Amino acid sequence: MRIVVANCSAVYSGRGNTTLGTAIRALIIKADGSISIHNDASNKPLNYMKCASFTETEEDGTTIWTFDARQESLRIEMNEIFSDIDMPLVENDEGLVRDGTEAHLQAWLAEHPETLGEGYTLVQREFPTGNGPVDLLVLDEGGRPVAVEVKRVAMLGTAYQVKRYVDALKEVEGYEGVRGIIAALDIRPKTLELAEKRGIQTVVIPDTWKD
Amino acid sequence: MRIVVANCSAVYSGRGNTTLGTAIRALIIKADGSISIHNDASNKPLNYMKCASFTETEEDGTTIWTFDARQESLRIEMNEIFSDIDMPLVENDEGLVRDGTEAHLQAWLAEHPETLGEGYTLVQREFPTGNGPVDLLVLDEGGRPVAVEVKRVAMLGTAYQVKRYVDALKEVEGYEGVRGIIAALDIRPKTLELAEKRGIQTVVIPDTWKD
DNA sequence: TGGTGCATTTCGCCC
DNA sequence: GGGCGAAGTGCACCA
Repeated sequence: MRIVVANCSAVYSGRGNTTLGTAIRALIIKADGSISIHNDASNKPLNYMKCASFTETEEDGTTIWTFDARQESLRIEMNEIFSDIDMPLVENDEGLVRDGTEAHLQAWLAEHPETLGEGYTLVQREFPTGNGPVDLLVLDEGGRPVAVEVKRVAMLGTAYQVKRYVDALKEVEGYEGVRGIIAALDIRPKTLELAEKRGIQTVVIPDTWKD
Repeated sequence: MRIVVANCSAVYSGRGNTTLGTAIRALIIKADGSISIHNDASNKPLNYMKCASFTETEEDGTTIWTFDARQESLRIEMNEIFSDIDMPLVENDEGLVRDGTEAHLQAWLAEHPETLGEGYTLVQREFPTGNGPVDLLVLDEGGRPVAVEVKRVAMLGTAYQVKRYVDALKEVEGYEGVRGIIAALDIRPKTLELAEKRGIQTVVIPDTWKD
């Protein structure tokens, strides 16, 4: 990993187009060719590119660093370099392990369908509806089918999504009476409103779900 | 900006939960308190947090760095530090200037409504529909209203979005005959299919639009 | 401050 | 490899 602190300006052209005025910034160049330009705030780089081929040229006495990739390029005017260190990181990194994702929530609800209502039982995860798969298909206490969309945070789009699934399932023989449920850790107020108006039930999963 | 290269492991708990095994990584700590943990690949950090309050403690002879924020914390076991540099970046950064964004596309189409169809004229940008504002409201060659959703890349959700706007507008007096158009640099095949099926017109904006 | 939608989104999974 | 949806999404804008 090479870290360069320099006074520079930059122009990116590719998926979008951006320009960066002259200032002192840190450039981080990684072993896989990734380049990112950082200022002294926020975790996100100002500019970035990956798997670039690097060339250094000279124009009117100014050093130009050019990073190229398929359909993308980043051109940096290096006005003055204050620091340039190169530090190899031994690559034995197992990588990040995530927990508490939507997939975990879905798996947990599949194991605990009674969270959705007493007597509820699981039929299938990722049940095809004809309008995309719904997270869970369950049966309520009376054996009626219910389509369940699981979210960490449910917003307006979630309610429309459930409606699409329910509408598609109603066309299938034996599913005419299907209902929809949104199950989420956080359901936004406007989404609660809309869901109620559309006859979609909502279930807030307690933060203690994994205990 | 402080850059530390160290053999470390980390546990994050907050919006989600993640763990990071032991490896040599670069920690970047910025002036605003942002901390990010990087390996030698990809522009994205393995772990990150912002506006953290920092504390250093000792446990069983191991140095522990803890970054806390409201409802979030990142705990890093610092096994061995190989490098630790602190380099102030003078903050005179004007920031990133974007071009070719969706907002630019929308503005350009507002100036060139004939791109959507001969004789088309602009009524208003960000026209309220009762179901959120639609990017453009235009009139076609016959003076009939058309709701236009502008995207860089249009996917399935875009078609449903247009449908919601059109449905809402149809309820408004004088807009009963409103149609919908998706105008985008890239419209995905499945989205083209769905749009056609729902009677939504599609317009691919040429890459040369800004010329 | 919360709601809403874009992003050079990036990333991962499934077909 | 393309399509599609989630993300510890971040971020800006608006009410």
